Amino acid sequence: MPPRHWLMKVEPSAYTIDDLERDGHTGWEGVRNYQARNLLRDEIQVGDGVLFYASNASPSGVAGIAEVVTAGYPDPLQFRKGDDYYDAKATPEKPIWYSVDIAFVERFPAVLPLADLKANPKLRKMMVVKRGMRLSVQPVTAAEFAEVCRMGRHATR
DNA sequence: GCCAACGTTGGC
DNA sequence: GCCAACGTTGGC
Repeated sequence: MPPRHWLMKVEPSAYTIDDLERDGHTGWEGVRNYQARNLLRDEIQVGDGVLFYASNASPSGVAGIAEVVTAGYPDPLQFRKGDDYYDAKATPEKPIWYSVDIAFVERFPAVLPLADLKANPKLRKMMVVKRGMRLSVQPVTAAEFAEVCRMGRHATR
């Protein structure tokens, strides 16, 4: 399977591309949506490209690039009693939620705003530009990934 | 802060 | 299994 491409959302209050640049890599934890879980568990592979998307931001948009460095594994937070992401129904034998690890690749000179993605006809089919699209892990085509990288490298504040 | 869109919960 | 109520997401 050739590397695929994904867009992953996170709010800047939780984690930023600067945090990822500092940390080098991080566990993508706390995803609590079944559709996104299925992608993390079943589809996402080492070497896949990631568009790092800042949501609920000003502006919201793609902040940089990351790369998947582990396949899906059980999200440790589901077992951590008291944690916001604790899930009493999950057990180590039957985990419910999954994570992957991602590594920093590149930080765009500025956030590439969602509005710019929407304005690019080549990106008309991207999930993230569609109204009401809340999925926090989304598949992205190779062509879309390349186009967003190209735009992001020219992003200016 | 508003509110539309969506996902989940729970009564029946 | 339906679906209304509720909670969350997330752009603006």
